[in-house]
Amino acid sequence: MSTPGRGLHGHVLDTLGPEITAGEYPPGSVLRTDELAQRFDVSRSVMREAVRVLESMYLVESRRRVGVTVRPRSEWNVYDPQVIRWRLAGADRPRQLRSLTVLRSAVEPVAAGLAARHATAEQCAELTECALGMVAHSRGHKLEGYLLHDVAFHRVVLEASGNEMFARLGDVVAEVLTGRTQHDVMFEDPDPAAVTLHVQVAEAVRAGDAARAEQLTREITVGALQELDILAP
Amino acid sequence: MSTPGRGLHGHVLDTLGPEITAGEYPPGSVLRTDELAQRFDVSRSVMREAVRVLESMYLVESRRRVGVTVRPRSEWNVYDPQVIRWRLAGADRPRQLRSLTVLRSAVEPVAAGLAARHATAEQCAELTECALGMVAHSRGHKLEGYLLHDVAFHRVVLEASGNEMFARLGDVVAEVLTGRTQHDVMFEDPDPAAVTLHVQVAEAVRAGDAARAEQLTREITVGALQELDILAP
DNA sequence: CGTCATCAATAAGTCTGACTTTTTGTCTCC
DNA sequence: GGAGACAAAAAGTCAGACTTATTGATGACG
Repeated sequence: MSTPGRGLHGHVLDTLGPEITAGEYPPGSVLRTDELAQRFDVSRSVMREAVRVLESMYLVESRRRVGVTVRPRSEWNVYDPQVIRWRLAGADRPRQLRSLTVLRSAVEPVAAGLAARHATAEQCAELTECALGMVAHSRGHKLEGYLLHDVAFHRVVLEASGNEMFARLGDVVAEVLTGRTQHDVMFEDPDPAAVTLHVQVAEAVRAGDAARAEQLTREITVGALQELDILAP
Repeated sequence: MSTPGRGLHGHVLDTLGPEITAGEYPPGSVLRTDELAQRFDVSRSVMREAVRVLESMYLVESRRRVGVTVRPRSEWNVYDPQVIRWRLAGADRPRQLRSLTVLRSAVEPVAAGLAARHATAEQCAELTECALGMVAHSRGHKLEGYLLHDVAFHRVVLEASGNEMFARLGDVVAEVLTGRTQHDVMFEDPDPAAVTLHVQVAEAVRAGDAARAEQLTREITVGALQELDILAP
């Protein structure tokens, strides 16, 4: 979606990254740069660059005389967009989708509350536009159009919160929403109640009602949790 | 704290990373690998590895015939532990501390609620132990001991939530708490009310009372926000 | 005078091969 | 059986030559 295999080392990462995150090499497995270089038919320099990137993601650890060892899952930098994409594309997909949805349920309500206090007039306009777009595509199997506005809606909320950490989760939420539409659930039209909630959130943000925006968004995320059978109290 | 300059490329990152995150090279600035290699007295291979790592953090972008350009702050991967550490150590410190505290206020209450449902007996024991340790060091300028137990407490909560994304924020919270003690506020003994809240959270988690654990933790994070003059509600 | 194609300069990208350094396993010797 | 010396192994580093893509300038043509 953003950085597809730029250069040879990128191509190596595109296949080695998914393999590691999918658990094909269990934690503790040892890889040797020379062998990897041969396998991908690249020079050692290129292979070393790829290993350095994997190392900065805490996926592997390179040590002299030993080789490149795969780290346990608990040490991976699970916030790296690339790692998230790899896991969403592989065997770890369900687990990744669940943990991301729980993260959403924590962050988005607070972000919506902040958005109600900090959103600019322009952002409020965008928000209502997105909500109306969702309404317009909520019936008649227009899932693509609906998804587009849904993603834009949540991205604007996170952006309008004024918090850089929240804003950077826009891509993650987009990935979750897209994945949900494409693979798992959502064969029919979206839940009308959810659509209404989005419209109401837009209204609350416009009105500067932080508590209401937070509460409404919490209801939205509860719905997302329920879709994945994650029982929140 | 975790990966100090391993190898030459690590040493380069240790000085170049902070410079970039501190804004010494404004967005759009162009660096050339050859010049950088000369400056740090390393070979181009090593310099290229360092650039690749910076690229995977979305701090810079390397393009042919142009050079290595610094990306705008809005594109940085602000969840990378290394980036967080660099920013906390430099001019961006106040901004970083604020956004992290807001993130805590969103995540920790939800994590505490989940911990009440999923914590093992062992984790409950650790939690009460930490809380008691905080009580024991809450008077008489024992800030170091207090901090130690405070950090451990929040780490256990995030771990016990059972969500990998939450668990990975343990280091971040540790960094925030440590920074708060060392630099900014907290010259005197900690607020007794906060200490009590921690004890009560440990009790609620042990009792499996998710709603109570969440609410109490929310009060703790509100206190953290107030310390930084971030007016929530 | 403006637009488009051509071309050369430039800086990153790649490869190769030799050498260094650290770590670890082993083998001896006490 | 333990301590120290030694050798092998793999990553780390460096230097130099070459390739490739991009861009900015130059010039031709409308």
